[in-house]
Amino acid sequence: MSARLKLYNTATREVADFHPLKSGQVGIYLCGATVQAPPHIGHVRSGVNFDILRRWLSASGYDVTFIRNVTDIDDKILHKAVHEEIPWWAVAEKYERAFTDAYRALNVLPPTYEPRATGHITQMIELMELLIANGSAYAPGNGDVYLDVRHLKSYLTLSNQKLDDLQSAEDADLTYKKDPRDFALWKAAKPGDPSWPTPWGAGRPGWHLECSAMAHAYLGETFDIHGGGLDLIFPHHENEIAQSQSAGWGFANIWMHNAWVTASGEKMSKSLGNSLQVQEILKTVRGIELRWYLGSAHYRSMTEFSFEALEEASVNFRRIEGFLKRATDVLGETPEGVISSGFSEAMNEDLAVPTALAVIAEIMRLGNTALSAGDLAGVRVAAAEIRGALNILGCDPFDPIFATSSSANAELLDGLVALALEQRAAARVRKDFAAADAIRDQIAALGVVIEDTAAGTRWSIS
RNA sequence: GGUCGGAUGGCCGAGAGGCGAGGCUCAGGACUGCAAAUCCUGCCACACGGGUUCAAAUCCCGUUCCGACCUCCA
Repeated sequence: MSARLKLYNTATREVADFHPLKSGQVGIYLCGATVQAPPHIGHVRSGVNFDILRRWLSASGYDVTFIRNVTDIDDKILHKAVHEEIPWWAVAEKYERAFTDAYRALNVLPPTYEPRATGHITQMIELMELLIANGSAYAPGNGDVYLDVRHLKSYLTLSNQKLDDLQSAEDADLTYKKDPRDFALWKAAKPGDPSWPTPWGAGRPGWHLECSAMAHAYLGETFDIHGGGLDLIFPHHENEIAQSQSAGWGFANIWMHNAWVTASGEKMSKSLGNSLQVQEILKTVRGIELRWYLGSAHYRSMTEFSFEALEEASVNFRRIEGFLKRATDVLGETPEGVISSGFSEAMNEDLAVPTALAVIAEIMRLGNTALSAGDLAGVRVAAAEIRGALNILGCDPFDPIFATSSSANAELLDGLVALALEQRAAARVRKDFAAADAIRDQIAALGVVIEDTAAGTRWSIS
């Protein structure tokens, strides 16, 4: 089934059949976080979108090597260190943990490897040596190392811009740069800044170098997919391409970019003050619900965040979850997930999750009908297909990562609710509906919702 | 100035020449002691103006509005 996957490639601006470099294997490099602030939902949308890609590739039979980096040294981290009066590495560690926590809360699988920029200085120096040796980069003697953007003819092909159309930075200092658009591979150390020794003096990495060095280290000169947010196309990805291709590497075959989460129509950013931190949102919905919401729009579509839309998505998800739980009760077990043909077709079409959700809705309708008809075989098929779909979307409610309570008090709770339900059942038998309803209202006030079904009374915690 | 997106029903959100995606909300019905859950029915949308076509949300021309990037960005 893997042969039919189609993906959109930002470089060619079209959807095309996916052909891995090596049969049965896929190498993906995803630009992860620059750990200088807590993650907002835009950051984790990227994580969720590419996690779905990864899960789908795996389910399609590929052996996936998924590299997601951590950029743990950059200007903002250093600024923050000064501002917060703690070492830069403590800033990086603190926010890296915040990202890890957010990813875990949303069931984003840990990458195959998560390299940090500062752990790859050696590879960066080797790359710079190569680039200087072949004339595509230069060290003007001030401790900086720049890439000569005019040296690579294909510069800016990803963003389809012309070098001369770029508005050049007003503060470009041409004392050392040959061209104002030449960018720093390496920055000379300033007093108080962390630095590493190099043949050109002590300094620290520029922003783009780490991704070229790390992608090369773990995925080789040419690999299948490079991903990131839309806003990384320029300059970050263009500069990665410039560095890597100047080194003679093929670099990424396919470029995939996720769109933003917007707020009031605008891209989320800290400068606008409209960013919504993951930890804040998780006070209003469960991680699985936030993931469902973030994953439900197509990855290339902007999604406008609102608490109303989030709540709507949660309601939708709880219906699906409710079906799976009822099916599990009736079947006595949760069927293993299977991939339905409709779901597979949708996902193969450049990860058409919205279409896949329509498929899930249809399966659920059939499943619910089977449930009322007592058609256990039908229930089993529907539950298995839904579970298979939810697994790919990372929203399987039976995934242990989403397990809520430790079962220490579960038995006690079971017993107490059973006691209340027995009382209510007795009241209903003697047609004392006032008493029965009073019991229902009382436990509802405590958060226990009950449903009378043909098979008896079910309860769940709201 | 250059480059790139977007505007779809009360709301969210797909689609990309015909055969009404789907979800949420709402209204009605079935079921039910009543709820809840579920199922059924209903609510015929594509920014605006032209054009092409037997047929346009979809293609073409023009217009309006919104957003992104142009060296901090997921």
